[in-house]
Amino acid sequence: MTLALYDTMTRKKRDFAPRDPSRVTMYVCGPTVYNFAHIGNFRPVVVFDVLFRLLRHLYGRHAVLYAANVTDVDDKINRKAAEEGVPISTITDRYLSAYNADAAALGALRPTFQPRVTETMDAIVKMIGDLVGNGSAYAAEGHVLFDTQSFKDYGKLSGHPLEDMIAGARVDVAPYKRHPADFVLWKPSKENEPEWESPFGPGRPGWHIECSAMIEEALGLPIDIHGGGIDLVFPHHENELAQGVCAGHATEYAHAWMHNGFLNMAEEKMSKSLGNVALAHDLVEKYPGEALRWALLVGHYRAQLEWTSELIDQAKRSLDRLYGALRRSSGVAAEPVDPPEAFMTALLDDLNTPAALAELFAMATKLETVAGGGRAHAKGELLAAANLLGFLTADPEFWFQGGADEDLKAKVEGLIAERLAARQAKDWAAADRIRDELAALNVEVMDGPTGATWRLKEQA
RNA sequence: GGCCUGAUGGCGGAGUGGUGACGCAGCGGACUGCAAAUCCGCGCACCCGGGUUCGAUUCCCGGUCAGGCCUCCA
Repeated sequence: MTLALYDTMTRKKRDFAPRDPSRVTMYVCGPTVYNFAHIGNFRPVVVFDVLFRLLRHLYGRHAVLYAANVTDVDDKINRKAAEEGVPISTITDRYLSAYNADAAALGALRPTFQPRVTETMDAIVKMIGDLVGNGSAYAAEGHVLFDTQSFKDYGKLSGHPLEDMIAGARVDVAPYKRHPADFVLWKPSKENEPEWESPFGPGRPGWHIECSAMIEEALGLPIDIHGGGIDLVFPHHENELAQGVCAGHATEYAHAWMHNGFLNMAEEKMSKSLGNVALAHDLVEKYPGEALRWALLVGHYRAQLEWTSELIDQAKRSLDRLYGALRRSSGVAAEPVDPPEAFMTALLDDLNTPAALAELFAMATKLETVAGGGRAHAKGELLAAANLLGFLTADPEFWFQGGADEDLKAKVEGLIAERLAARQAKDWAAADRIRDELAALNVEVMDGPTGATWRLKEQA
């Protein structure tokens, strides 16, 4: 079984073969930390976290190097810092820690590296210098611009040839550009904004050059996989690629380009007046992070995803089913086994998470129905597969009862004991009355052969 | 205007040139004091029009609709 990944550059699925299986490299464009990120920003985080986990499974835990950058130099950051009258680092530190906490709540592992622009400035300046030195970039009016005409393959990744660019140009072109598609590598900072020294004058880097420099510094060129949202294909990744190759440090930039589809805020559109912006930071307070993760993976990563509360509810019910199977087999010790082949086949086919998730249900049903010794194996398979995707990592009791505080738990246990006595006395009226009381507490009881279990019906 | 995706049952969502994944919801049955959970079973799809084919939801062409990118949003 080999991993096949869809490559944006060639527009087809290709078998994945890292240049060095003992050093597999992937880079994903991360956030600009000027505010809390909305849930759409976390789609690539979760999608590429699945890929990261899969690669670690295939090549070994320490063989995979995953870098996800942080853009901490940006106009929006500057504006926010000015509003609050604080240094930009106050803003960027605040939102970066929130971002990392939210990513963790969604079950994402920390990338191996999380480079920041402010910490990569030397490499950025050097790369720009190399581009100017070999004629791929030029200085004009305090700016340094990349000369897109110097790269013959410009436009190949996105399918936007340079000629079309001119016809389609709707934006006013800065007069100092040689070609409308030329983009900024370095520009002067505005009054009162942070600036860095460089041979081209004081200023700050353009957006695209940051990623190229961070990749080179964190991972080295070329890398095996470059990922990000599909909206970044043009111009961001096109420009990254052009710089990365023209800087002359490597002949190839990234071996495979992967892009996740857009997440659409369906409900927000319908009720914009409510001002509901689905910030991940708020969602993780309201829903289990695992349910949000499931919702993000329930569709294929390249497809668009309509984000609705119904989607989250369905995700939670799906996890209820799987955690239920685990709960009913709590006395069974899971055998240490590999995930089943059908599950791996789905995942290896360009991260077909919907099909992989479907396999999880087959494993759950097997766990529920198989007799005797087979249960340990079935449980092992379910856990191995689910854990590979970052699911079923919680204790089942916590999943069902985690939202209850100690007082409620004690109260519920008391009522259940009372109800057990009533049931043993065949006092069905009393038993049903107690069940109603529990229901009023948002608690659902389930009688089983060895006693009753309970769960919170809705997450608090 | 240019480029690019997609259109599957009540909902979400895979996949396939020929016996209709999977989950939720629904229906029937088992189990249960009754439920819930679980198990067994059932029903309900492949945007429209052409073409290729013995046969198309699946391939090709056209259309319609939806969405994305072309403006430093993942």
